[in-house]
Parts: sequence; C-alpha cells; structure tokens
Amino acid sequence: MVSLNRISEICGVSLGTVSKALSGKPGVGDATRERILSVAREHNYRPNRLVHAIQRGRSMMVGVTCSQFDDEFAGNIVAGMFEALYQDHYDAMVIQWERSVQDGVRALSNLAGRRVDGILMFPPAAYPEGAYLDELRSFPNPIVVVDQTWPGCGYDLVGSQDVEGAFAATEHLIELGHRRIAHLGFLHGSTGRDRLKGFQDAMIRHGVAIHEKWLRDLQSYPSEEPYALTRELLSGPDRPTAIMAFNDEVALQALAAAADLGLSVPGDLSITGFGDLSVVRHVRPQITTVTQDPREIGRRAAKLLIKRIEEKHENQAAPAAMQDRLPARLLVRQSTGPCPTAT
Amino acid sequence: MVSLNRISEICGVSLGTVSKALSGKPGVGDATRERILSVAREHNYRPNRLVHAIQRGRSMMVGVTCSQFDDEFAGNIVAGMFEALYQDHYDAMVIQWERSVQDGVRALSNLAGRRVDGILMFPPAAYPEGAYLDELRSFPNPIVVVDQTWPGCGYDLVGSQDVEGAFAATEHLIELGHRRIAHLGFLHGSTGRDRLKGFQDAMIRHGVAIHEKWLRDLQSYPSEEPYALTRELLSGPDRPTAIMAFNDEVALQALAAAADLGLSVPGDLSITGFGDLSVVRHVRPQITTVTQDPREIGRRAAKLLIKRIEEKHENQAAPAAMQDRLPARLLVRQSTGPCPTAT
DNA sequence: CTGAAAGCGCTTACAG
DNA sequence: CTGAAAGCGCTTACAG
Repeated sequence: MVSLNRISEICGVSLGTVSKALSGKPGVGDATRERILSVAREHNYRPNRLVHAIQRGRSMMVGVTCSQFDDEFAGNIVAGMFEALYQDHYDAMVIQWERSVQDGVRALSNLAGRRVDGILMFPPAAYPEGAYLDELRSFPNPIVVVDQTWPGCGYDLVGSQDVEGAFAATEHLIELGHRRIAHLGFLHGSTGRDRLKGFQDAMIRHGVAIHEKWLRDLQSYPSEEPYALTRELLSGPDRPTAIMAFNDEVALQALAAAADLGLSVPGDLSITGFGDLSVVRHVRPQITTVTQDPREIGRRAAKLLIKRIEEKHENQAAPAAMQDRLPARLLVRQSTGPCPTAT
Repeated sequence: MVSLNRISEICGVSLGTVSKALSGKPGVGDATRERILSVAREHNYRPNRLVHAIQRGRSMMVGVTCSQFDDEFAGNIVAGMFEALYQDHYDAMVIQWERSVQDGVRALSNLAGRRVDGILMFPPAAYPEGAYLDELRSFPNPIVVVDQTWPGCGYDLVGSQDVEGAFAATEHLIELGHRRIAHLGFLHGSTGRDRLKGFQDAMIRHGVAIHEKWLRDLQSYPSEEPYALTRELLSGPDRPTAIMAFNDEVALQALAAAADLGLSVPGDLSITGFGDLSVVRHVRPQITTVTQDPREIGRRAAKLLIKRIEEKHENQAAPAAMQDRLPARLLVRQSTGPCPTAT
C-alpha cells in the first residue's frame, strides 16, 4: 500500500499538502489538489487507520468476546452488535471466549494491546475467574456484558427477563392443570438460575408442590445430556406430566426422548422451551416457548457500550452499572396441552 | 493507558532503555530493568500493537467477512478460523457480509484502512458484483474464499465436495428403489449448483429419468419457502417418493410439511439433507444427511491464508489459486427407506 | 497556497 | 550500560 510520503514524492509536494488535499481540508490549490487526488486514486491509496488510532487515542474498534457462534441465539446477538457498531463507525475485533478463558490473559491482553475502546462480552456459563478476571479488571475501558452475568460482575448487562419469562411458562403449565412439573435446568449460568427462580416463584404463587426428584441440573451443555436426563425422568413409574426446559435445544432433545419412549406430546406430556429459535417452529409438534430478542439485545449492548465510551472520552464520571433486560413473552404452540387425567 | 514515554519519565531513563528492558533485549543493567519492569507492571502497561503494525508493515490481523453467524455451519467455520488464527498469533476483525455487500465499498475499504494482512471470505449466495468486486480486486493482500465461490472468482477456495456428497445421497435413494425423486435446490449459490450436478450425475449414471416438475429452486433463503414448496410438491396427484434437499434446514422444513400432510417419513416419503447439523439428530425421524466438516474448513482456510501471507512477505510469486474440498460423506439415518410399492 | 516541524508510541541501529 | 536520533505513517498548528 502506498503511503502519503510516497504520494508526496510522486506529486512533488510536501507531506502536509497531500494530507490536507486528501482529507478535504482547505488551503490547497485546485490544480494541486486534483493532481494529488488522481495520483492517490491511481495508486489505490487508503489512509492508514492505525495511525489515526494512535494519534487520537481512540481505535474506533471494539472487542467482542463470544463463547460460541454456532447457535442462532449467539449469532443474532453478534449480528445485532455489528449492526449498531457499524452505524457508529466502530469496527469489531472478535475473540472466542472458550479460548480466552483457557488462555485468558493472552487473549485479553491482546485486546488491550490493540487498544480497543471497549469490550462487548458474551460470557459462557463458566464465568471468568482468577488471573483472567484480574486481567479483565485491569482493562481500562468500558465493558458491557450480554445475556448472562456472574456473582460480583459489576459491569453493565443487557439481557432478557429470564425470571419473568420462566414464570409465564410455568404458569401456563399450571393453568393447563399440570401439577407434576419437572424442570430441566442449567444452573451453572445465571440465566439458568434466573429461570429456575421464575419456575419456583410460579409454583409457590400457585401453591403447587415442587418435587426435588423432578428438578435436574445439566452438567455438560451443549451435549446429549438433556436427552438422557429426559429419558430417565420419564422412565420411572412416577413421571411428571410436564417438563419445563432450560431452553429450546434442551426442549428439542426432551421431545426426541418422549418420542422414543412412545409418549405423545402434548397428549401424555407437555414441554416448554425458551428462546424461540426458528427450529422449534419447524418441528412437529411445534414447541411452546418464550421469546427472546437476541438481535435487539446485541444492538442495545453495542449502543450502551458506545455511550459509555463517549462518556469516558468526555471525562464524565463512570455511572453505576445498569441492567437492561428485554421482555421475554410466552408463545404457546403445540407442545403444551391439558394435563392428562390421572390414572 | 500509560505510554513508554511516561514510564521513561517515571523511571528517569531514556525511552530506548525502557523499550529494551520491556522487550527483554540485552543491554540494560539489572537494577534498571527491575525498576522499569515493576513500574510497568504497576501501571498495567501493554505495548501498543498498533505501533508494531505500522512499523513492521504487518498488522497480524485478518479480516473475516461472514454473511451470517446464526447457524451452526457458519458458526463452526468461523470457530475453526479463530482456532487456527489464534495459534499463529493473528487476530480477527469481523465484518458482516450482507452489510458489506450493501454498503460494500465502505466495509471493504475499512479492512484495507486497518491494514489487515489478508481476508477470509465466507460469501453469501448473492456473490459480489460491481463496485464491491472492484474494491475487492484492489485489495492488495491475499484472500481465501470459503464454502462457496462464484463465476470468475479467482481466489483460493476451501469448501466441501458438494458434487460427490450429493451424488452419494442420490445414489442412496436410487438404491432404495426410488425413481420419482425431487430435488429442492438453491441454485443462486455455487454449493447448490454443485449439489444439483451431483444429483443429475447420479440419476444419469443409474439411468433414472429426471422430471423437470420435481426440480425446484428456492428463491429466498433462509425463509419458510422450503415448507411451502414441499407442500406443493406433495399435494399433487403425482408426487415424488423421495426428496433430496439442498441442506438440513430445508430437509427439516420438508419433514414438517410431510408431517402436516399426514405422510409418514420414511414410509411414504424419503428425505435427505446436507450438512449434518446437530438438530437433525434431535428430530424424529433423524434425518439422513451428508456430513460436512465446517470446523476443519475454517481451520484450513485460515492456515492457507496465513501461508499466502507468509509467501507474500517473502516476496514469492503468487501461486495459482487452488481449491481444497473436504470429503462429504453420506450418513444414513431414519428419514430414508425403501420406495413404497407403487399403487 | 505551500512547506517545515512537532508529535502520536514505539523500535532499532548507532554513538558515547 | 545508557542516550540521542531516525523512522514507521500520518495530522495539525505554525511559518513563510
């Protein structure tokens, strides 16, 4: 790539003149400007944005850490982030979280070394600890956490109303007459714990007994574990009539397990998911679920981060961390139905 | 973030000495080095990698353009890329392709402005044209295209053996006795055209007639169109006994359409997918499909790009563009079975 | 209108 | 062992 210097040589003018001409600043003769512009075009000159970043002390680059892209939810969050970042002329440097946790210090210090103006963090269930967390805390610019948080996190969060969504799903099952409701949860993460809380709240509110034996906690996820746990749950003599699953993918596996056991859904068993992935519409029965708006979560997180960056640049005092949780609404489809009459 | 300059002030030594001390170069007294290191640590100093990039003429950053992250296939490709990039100490700047095509010149010129050392391109079906393609051609560094290509592309490609995979799937249906085989294709993209070719090759090889009326071309994808097209295909008096779908998501919708029409799969209808997404294992019947290895595709693409970058840096002549296509194997599951006896 | 100089944050020969 | 200077690719006051 040609440099300004090279162009100034070619045109026989000084560096400063070329700079002014190319950035459209006044104070350059028309003929000179024309000549410079045409030479620049001919050589395909692009101003080096790394230099801008150094000079201004702002890279206009944001770090995005994400544990996995391979599902629709994460993908849409990231897509929403990109949308908002692009609008405000920020670029995104992406690092994969698993890696960054494993080899955390290097990945994070990379981000600091590149002088990113902030970090959008989509954390995995295994939240950061130890040296990694120290490195994170030493990062000098704003951080916004997305979807999931952890004890003592202290950063801004944009996520979903997990408690409320789970409450609505549970209430729906109760209103259908179900009393024997299992919960297939994922308690390693804050969203899973929130959803369990929504479940418990609804059960208590409606005076329905919670049976420990029907409460499960996924240990490794994603995996085939939800399928196995569901089979186990449904194989005993004393089985639940409804299962509230941590999310759509878990619900999908629960559905498969029910099918393999010859149980009809929703005839024998009702199942709810969480997230409204497109796949739950393409499956029969279509799964009753709770909507989330990952795209909007991503957008809002990026906008909030940009706001924090601006605030910091104007030397405003850092405001207290906030939580922005988007509504999660119940979407009734085909996988839930009236409780089968007890035998 | 403190600068070297600031640290040299604090320590009362020159810039050069600080630089040498922090980068572990010889020629600094032990006491001085200790003092500098401790001050740097205390102030959380991170060398500014943007400066390195300018000085070396290498940013150690690669641009990744991707149309969508919201599916497992794309997500794993990107994950594979990150894995290989990280190993060789490259970072990734990611831009979303839809955006970059729409507003193409800005996004690409961004990449050039950031001086990325190369581009990993995961193109959408709507391949680049016009001003965008011009901008792409003017990009001075290596480019590797992934999964899908376009007429006159001219860049290295890492993808799958789409023709062979589709051939195997079709042959499988033929061997099950099917003769009335529909193809739900997506001919806007090269992968779709390749899969159609594999289909045609197998049909011709086995002397099975291809019926135009059972050949469909999805216009908008992703969408609900596959569902609608399948219903149409299956509703006439003269319906196929097997459908070969462009990919797993299309197959999933075909399965839903069949279920809604009361057709049993594979009793009345056989369906094949392509891609081996995890969801096709969690659905009943599990879908017969063709495996792809997106993670390895991503890894290889990144490695190839890095190789090209090194070659270029050693002033080697640019080698001819190559295609690296990974095996796509047939995976028989539950959605394909013997052709029902004609009535 | 044009140029020379300082500076952003570094590294790397080269003096002392 | 330590420092001063040049240079990477720019921008921005400030002279002329």
